[in-house]
Formats: sequence, structure tokens, C-alpha cells
Amino acid sequence: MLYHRRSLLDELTAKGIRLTNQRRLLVEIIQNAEVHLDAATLLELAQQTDPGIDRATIYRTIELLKKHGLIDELDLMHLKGETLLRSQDSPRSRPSGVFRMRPDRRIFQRLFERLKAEISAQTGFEVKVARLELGGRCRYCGAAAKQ
Amino acid sequence: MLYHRRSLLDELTAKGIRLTNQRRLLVEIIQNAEVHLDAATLLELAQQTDPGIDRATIYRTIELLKKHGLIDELDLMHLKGETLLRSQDSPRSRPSGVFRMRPDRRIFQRLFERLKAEISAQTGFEVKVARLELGGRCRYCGAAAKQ
DNA sequence: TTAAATGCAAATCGTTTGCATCTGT
DNA sequence: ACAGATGCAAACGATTTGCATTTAA
Repeated sequence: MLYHRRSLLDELTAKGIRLTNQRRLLVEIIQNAEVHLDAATLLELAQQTDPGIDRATIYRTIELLKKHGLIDELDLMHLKGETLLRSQDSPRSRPSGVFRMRPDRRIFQRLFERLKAEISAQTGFEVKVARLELGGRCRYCGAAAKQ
Repeated sequence: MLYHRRSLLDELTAKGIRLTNQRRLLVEIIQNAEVHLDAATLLELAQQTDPGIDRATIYRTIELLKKHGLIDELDLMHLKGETLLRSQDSPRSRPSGVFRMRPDRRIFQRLFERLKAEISAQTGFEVKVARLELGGRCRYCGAAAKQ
């Protein structure tokens, strides 16, 4: 039930970008990540495979992927323009329980599109990018809500 | 056509928080700001009136106001829980063209509420906080779109 | 072969903290 | 009078940069 998207590696090759071992590794990690990654987590994960990899490389690669529009500015996943479910965490804390809405859930998409269209029509604001963040408790959350 | 909200100063007094000149100044700036402020901008604006005011005071005051729920964690305006229209800017750049949706526009509210409700019903995700960000071109934008 | 990518170390940026002094109540 | 707020300077963590070395094409 996965929706199709060309692999980041393919995209890089297509753009004629040099493929180093480090880039291959980082791209693979980002691609397979279940949750959003920050630079520190990405570094940590990468070092499990390549202990020699440097912070600078992490940041430079993130920058590269952003510049080519392959990952989202905010969340390091290739979610550009997609809607997100994000738990409310304190800014510094490790993101936990961050996941995205399945794009094949047409109900949300339709409602969301309608919301955007209505806003455009009523205000003259031409919507180009939209991001919806929802904080709260999911099915699998413990008793206490984070807030 | 402004909707009512108690002034931040009143809220502070009501909570028995000590009013210093610095706090009065900062609160006034935040209250009158047309756009979202970041710490650097707030400092800059404050120093135009009180050149001696220190960064630390800015950060401590922001922290204080956040702790009491008087400003939004993200944008330094007292917009807690309200829907926002925010232009797409690079993270480091000065926020420009940031404004909020008028809460009296029932059309949006109704659609937005319906979206949230639908998500709750379909996924079991209990929505507690929601933020909608839209990037694009408003009526008053120049010819060239930012993104 | 060579332009570009890497690792390393130092620099920089935004934010926070400890402490002596000042101020609101 | 005194708890709490401020300014100052140093500390901190995250990100960036310069440069010598390595690597993909």
C-alpha cells in the first residue's frame, strides 16, 4: 500500500550529483526512517555504519538535499507539500511519535484541498504550500497526554 | 472589526507578575507587532527605545510569557491555538508577510474543524492542538513569488 | 586527472547561565 | 527590606567554515 516515489538515490543520479559512500549511506537512512530525523540523530545512525563520518558531512549533505528539493526544510524527510501529523514536543527534545498521514486517505486530502481552495477563493491568497500540524494523543499513546 | 483580547500587560498584572520598564517595553512591542517577531528582531526594536536592554532580558521575558501561555511558542505573538497564514521564508531570514487569519471568518473555521473531526474519527488521533500554515502569494504581493 | 567531497579543527551563531547589582512591591 | 529582575560576561550546543587530504567520474 506504499505510494510511489522515485528513490532519492535515483534523483541524485538523475541530477548528475556525485555519489559518495557517505551520501549513499545518509540517503538510505533518510529514506528508511520511520520518523522525522534531526541532524544529531542522522549523525548517530550514520556512525553505526560508518564511525568515521563527520558532522560537517551530515550538514553539508542535508544542505545539498534541501537545495535540490529532495527533503523538507523542516523535517528531513522527503515530505515536501505533504500533510503531517506531529506530536507537540518541546523544541529541544527528541521528536517522538512523529508520523505522517497516509496520502491514500482520500478523506483528509479532499477536506484539506477544499479548505485550501475556500481560503484562496475568499481571501485572494493563492496557496502554494500548505502544512498541517496536529498535536494530541494517538491510539497508542499512554494515559498521560504530553500536552 | 478587531476581536477582543485582554492586553498582555493586564494579563501580567492579573497574575501578579512584577512589571519592570523592560517588560513593559517588550510587551508593548510584541503587542503592536504586525508580523511575527524573533528574539533578534525583538532585541533590535527594544534597543531603539532602551539601548541598554540586554539579550538575556529578551530571552528571559520570552520564556516568562511563554510559561504563562501569553505568547505562542513559535511566533512570539499571542496567537495560541489560532490558525496562521505564514509566508514561506528560509528559516534564518527575517519573517516577512506573516499574518493571521481573522478568527471571525467562519468559513475557514468550519472547514478546519471538520477536517480535525474527520481525522479524529477516522484515525483515533485525538486532536488537541492544530496549526495550519499556508505559504504563497497574497493579494498585495509583488509579481514574483518567493518560492 | 582533476573538480568536488571529506575529515578535522577552529570559528561562529543563537541561546543560556552564574553572579553581582539594581528595582518593584 | 528583600525577593526577584537586570546587565554583564562567560559558557554552551548546534551549525558552519577553511584547509589539507581523499575520492568519484
